[in-house]
Amino acid sequence: MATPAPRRVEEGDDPVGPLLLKLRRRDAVSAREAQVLRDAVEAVGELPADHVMVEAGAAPGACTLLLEGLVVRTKALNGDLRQITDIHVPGDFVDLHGYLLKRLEHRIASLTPVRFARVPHAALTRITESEPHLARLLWLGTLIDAAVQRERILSIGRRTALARVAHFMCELFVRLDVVGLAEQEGFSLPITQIDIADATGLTSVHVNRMLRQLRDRSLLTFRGGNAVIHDWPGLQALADFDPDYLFLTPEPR
Amino acid sequence: MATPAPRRVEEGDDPVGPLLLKLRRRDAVSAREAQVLRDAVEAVGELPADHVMVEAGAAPGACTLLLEGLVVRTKALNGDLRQITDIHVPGDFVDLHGYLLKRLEHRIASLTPVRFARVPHAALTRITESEPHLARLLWLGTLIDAAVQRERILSIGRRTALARVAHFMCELFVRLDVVGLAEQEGFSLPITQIDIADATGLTSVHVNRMLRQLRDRSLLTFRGGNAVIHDWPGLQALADFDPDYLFLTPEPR
DNA sequence: CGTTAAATTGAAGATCGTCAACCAAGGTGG
DNA sequence: CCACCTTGGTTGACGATCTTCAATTTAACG
Repeated sequence: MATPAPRRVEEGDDPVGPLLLKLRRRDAVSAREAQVLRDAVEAVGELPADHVMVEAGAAPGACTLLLEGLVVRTKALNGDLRQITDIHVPGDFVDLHGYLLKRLEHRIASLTPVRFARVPHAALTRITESEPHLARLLWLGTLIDAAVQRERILSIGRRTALARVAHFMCELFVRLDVVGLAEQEGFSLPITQIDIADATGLTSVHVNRMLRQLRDRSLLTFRGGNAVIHDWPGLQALADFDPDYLFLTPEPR
Repeated sequence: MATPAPRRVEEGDDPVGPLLLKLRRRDAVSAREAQVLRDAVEAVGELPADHVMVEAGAAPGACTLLLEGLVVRTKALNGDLRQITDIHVPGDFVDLHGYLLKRLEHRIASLTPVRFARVPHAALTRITESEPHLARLLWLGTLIDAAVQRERILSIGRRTALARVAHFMCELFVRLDVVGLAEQEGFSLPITQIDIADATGLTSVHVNRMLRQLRDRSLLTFRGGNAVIHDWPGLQALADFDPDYLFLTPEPR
């Protein structure tokens, strides 16, 4: 299927809005720095769900800043076994790694319909050279990605299936909340149980049973792409969820 | 137990030797850059096996460059369940992440007796400001750490126990070989089966059985802290091991 | 409506964990 | 030098968790 041509960023919507929300939960970002980020965005594009955005092994010349929807990084075993290594929410740089790695060793794909911005590597180089504080903030983002990966390793390696699914939900709740995409009672999560299985290292059949247990225990209901949290402390306790590894400062400024 | 006082780096042994071996498998490093690295090293220390080097939550003021021995980063669940998220070989910066993250969300511990160098964060800042190419190489190292973590997520999430243990051995063989610590026939790996279990998300009992299978299949023998490779292509095939994710260029220069 | 992907449930089986016992090696103190 | 202790390795028996297979239901969509 053909990739829709990216269109110029139209006025009226700020492509770096979610990114700023996230960055400001880590450090102050000046108005000038925000403008530098805005200027770095070259084009905005859209893609339907389940589309490959960057193939494994490719060497893209620009980075992808996710604006709307969910994007995953995946690796495959043999061909049919898929593992989601990272899941990205709006405001995340999906492939900033690719800037220095040159070549990506994993696939990047849309999980839902997505809207995204392209930031050319040349623009990143300019930021590196003239905006050291901003550059550090962007790199910090990749280090936090790695911290999230470590928590995922712990989850898949040592948590029970039930706690694993619960932890997945806890993490997404907090991360979506940072960019204003969660309510007190829950959040929209338009993905399939197969996707959850690929992220947690389980089968979709078992994910289904674990979700039923979470529902039966009155902790969380996931249905029709919506997660409703019934008992947030209980869910956190079951999952052994501690948001420390997300490196969020208490309040925006 | 008291931590031995770090001693000044004595002449005659080059604390950045292994690091240079690794960096030069990724990009050229000039003699001047090598000297800048040497100058950044403040002190060399030693520690016995199974010692905590940086406690989770701590904010160290210097980074640790591993010179000899093996170091792990670990996270714990409840208290008794341990998961190794990363294993480091000589030449690795163990906690470069801590430079920007400020606080580490995981524990760093020695797996064997280790010798290491301390590089103060202030020295890293100087490198960032005056040696952009070298700085990029160091950051590239943290990005490759993340790539290794992703492969670990795939391993624990989707590989069978046997393939998982085999893959662990393949990775260490290649990584130790980069810094000259492997022979054609095998390598020294003075760790316990419990350690392997904590790295692969298994129990030590099951690791024992998987190691026996690898031996029975004439692929690899692990005994007394030594790994002997009997059939490298066969081991790679069983593990579905592809060293692409280590981002090594074919030959040093 | 008919078609397809996803969700759901049951039954059966495999993998891996738990429990328990025993062995081997190395260090310690008498 | 040798009992003793501790840690790790090894093996067997058993059981739990999770997967596989299969069938059915539900929902979305042209």
